[in-house]
Amino acid sequence: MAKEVTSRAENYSQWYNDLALKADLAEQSAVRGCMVIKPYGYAIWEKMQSILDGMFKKTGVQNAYFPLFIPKSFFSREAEHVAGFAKECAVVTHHRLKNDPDGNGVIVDPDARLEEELIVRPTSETIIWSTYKNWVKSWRDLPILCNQWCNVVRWEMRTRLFLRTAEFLWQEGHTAHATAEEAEQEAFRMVNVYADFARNVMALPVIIGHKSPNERFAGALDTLTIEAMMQDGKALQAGTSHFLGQNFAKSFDVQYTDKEGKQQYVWATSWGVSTRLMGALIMAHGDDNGLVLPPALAPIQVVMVPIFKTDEEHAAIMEKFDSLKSALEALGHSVKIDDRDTLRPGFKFAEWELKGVPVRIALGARDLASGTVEVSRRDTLTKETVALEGVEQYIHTLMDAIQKNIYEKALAFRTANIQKCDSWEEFKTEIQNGKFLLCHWDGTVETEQKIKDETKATIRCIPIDSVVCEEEGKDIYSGKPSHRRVVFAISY
RNA sequence: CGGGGUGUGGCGCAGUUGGUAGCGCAUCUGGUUUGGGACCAGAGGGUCGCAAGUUCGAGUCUUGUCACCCCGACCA
Repeated sequence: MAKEVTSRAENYSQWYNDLALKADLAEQSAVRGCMVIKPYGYAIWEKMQSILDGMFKKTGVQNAYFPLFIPKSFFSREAEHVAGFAKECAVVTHHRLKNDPDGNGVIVDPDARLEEELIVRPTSETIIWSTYKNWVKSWRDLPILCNQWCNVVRWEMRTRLFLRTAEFLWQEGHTAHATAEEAEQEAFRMVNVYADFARNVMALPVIIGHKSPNERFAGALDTLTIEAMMQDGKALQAGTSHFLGQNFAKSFDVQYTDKEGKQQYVWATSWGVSTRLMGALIMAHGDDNGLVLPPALAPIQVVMVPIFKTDEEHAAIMEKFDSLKSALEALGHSVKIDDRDTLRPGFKFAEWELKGVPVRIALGARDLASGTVEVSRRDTLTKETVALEGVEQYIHTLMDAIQKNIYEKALAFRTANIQKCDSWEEFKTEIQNGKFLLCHWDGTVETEQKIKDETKATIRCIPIDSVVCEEEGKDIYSGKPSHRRVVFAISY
């Protein structure tokens, strides 16, 4: 069992990796670039899923499922889209194995070559739009609002646990609308759902904005994003929502008959968040003692640790714990009693801290005598001795305070590391210090590219929320006129 | 795909001028412990990434090869 997490200051990347592994969220799999999500990590992902799913359904979205395999020919339909993904696709060429005639295990049966290769989906736009063609005939069939929870594969050169794995879990929503306005509204609506989820469930402050043309999704007319700041000052794109215009409708010939009897191409959006959110959770809130989970996502919100010497003490403590557990569960909290008798209390404290459990309750002989419990907060690492009588209400209130505090702490960190910048010299040093810089930009791809080449910084977004940016000025690099500031940062 | 690094019990590592493999953690057994990651005693576990070569002898030297990690380019 791990004893400590490497300090963040030394090597953030190493710190992050250690934490993800030691908190028991995931491990490297035997397959290059792929990970095993362990039960504790998956429990957090499941909570994310169920909360997001509920939010989607409130807006009329329905879940569906489309195939993992996409015929290669589908990819030739949308030129820009395919260019964006071509370099990272896994391809299925055969459908059968056979025993090696030379006795070396099994080989791919050369006779089982597929007539048309199948691509393992890197995203499902193509297969879904080829299906939507059959679903859309009339204006009465619109809008189509579908989401699927699935895995996708992108054969990345370099991988990082949760942040960039060859296979990852996500949800992808794909909608079809009669008008451009409606589709654009949908894209905005979803990015706001994501921001709501990030802020209120993940306790993660995010900036909503447009991607610059350079950073847009392959095939999109507009990409909306939520950008979060990690504790090393780098930006993480936490979710995206795309207005796809009629590109996919035209490529896959999805037309409907409007009220005047005319054929019209539909307008599309797509939007998604992935297990990268797990990485965001780790990097935004974790500390040197381990994970810090916001109560809204913690699979275990309260852990109870008994401290005893004799069987009599143990029995008395368990009685208190059992009734407190019921009381807390009645208030909607998930509770675990850590009754393992092979481990000492100190070990358990450290272990549950590593796993980020928001509240810990310890009860020993001293407390039995005085009718109290010791309540510890994971977010502040503080302890208080509280009367056992009615402690469930205290904890119920505390849980909201913890959720709020984790958000406030992350927001304070971001506020301290985001600043306006109008000098190119200052830009070059501050961007390396892990700052988000609000700068004027002339709106050209050339300038953005030059800044990226010189500093590795990219435009994370053109904000439409969280930070005020509408003002006249001059481009930080080219000096040309600009009407608003954009967010520059180095990103994951 | 370019640059750098590492491969030795489950994990983390040591191994000198070549001499037949060791430490910490973990595991198992017994006992004492239990309010912040316990201690003592004992035990099990490795053809040193793989393949050739040099040598009486290779974890160590040579060549080849494979895998993984880090930094770039690419991305949710």
